[in-house]
Amino acid sequence: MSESHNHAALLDLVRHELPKEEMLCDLADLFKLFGDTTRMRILFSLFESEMCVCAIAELLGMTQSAISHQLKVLKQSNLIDCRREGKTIYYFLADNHVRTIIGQGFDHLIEERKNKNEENI
Amino acid sequence: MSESHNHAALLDLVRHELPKEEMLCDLADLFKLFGDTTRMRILFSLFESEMCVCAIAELLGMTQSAISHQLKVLKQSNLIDCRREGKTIYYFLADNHVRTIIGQGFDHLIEERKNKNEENI
DNA sequence: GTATCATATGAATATAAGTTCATATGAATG
DNA sequence: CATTCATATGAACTTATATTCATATGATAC
Repeated sequence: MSESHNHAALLDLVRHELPKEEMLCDLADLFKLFGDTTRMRILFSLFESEMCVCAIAELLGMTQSAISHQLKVLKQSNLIDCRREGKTIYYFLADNHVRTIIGQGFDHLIEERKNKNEENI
Repeated sequence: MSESHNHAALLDLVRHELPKEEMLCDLADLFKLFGDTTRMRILFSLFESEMCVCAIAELLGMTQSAISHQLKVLKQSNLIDCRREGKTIYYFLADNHVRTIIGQGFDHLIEERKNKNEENI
């Protein structure tokens, strides 16, 4: 790293533009939520309709406990919310931002695949 | 789960709308990339300018090795690319989609904070 | 109150993932 | 061609995280 003094100016510049550590952690934590297939499948399910825990578990072929744990994570992050109806608890998307974010990821993959196909021609 | 038969219709409906397993994994893998503060900080750095490995390492106060490992992950996922100039290797964003996706996450956090502040009034 | 059903939760376990350390590669330079 | 500098890489270690299992909670119905 003997050249380190050479990029001092650039480093100062970039350092200034980096978001605060707290913001970076929050951002990473947000994306981490989408970085798991179980949570992703739960969210996609809730795109269609609110659902109770056991319905989600059955749909995804997983135990009620596993689903409950993940629902808790998603709820604590305010991506989903729930309402009670007797013994049953229905979960639903808290807002539409989730759709937008996942949609962007989706678009990226589609575009990437398009590019790869073109390369292979 | 004795009630399982009751949501059969809903389950069939939602099952139809769920993306294929492969797409779900790719999506989760994509978001996983953004779910780590080191990678997030690398990407934010590259938003400003292409950079060599040692500059990034110095900027983030991390070892060259740690940065190299993460750059490899990001490159394998086609989020970034690199070019060689003598001994130095410069990394840069592969496309602007990354900016868009992270931007969406950013917006979500901003909005969430706005909502929380309003609640506390 | 007791039984039952839906869900939540804590602890244990298993697996994934990030960093470090030592070392390898690969280009430039004398 | 030996040395130096920038980067890459494999293995070991460490920490985070997802699932399971057993059990708790909380609501309903009898």
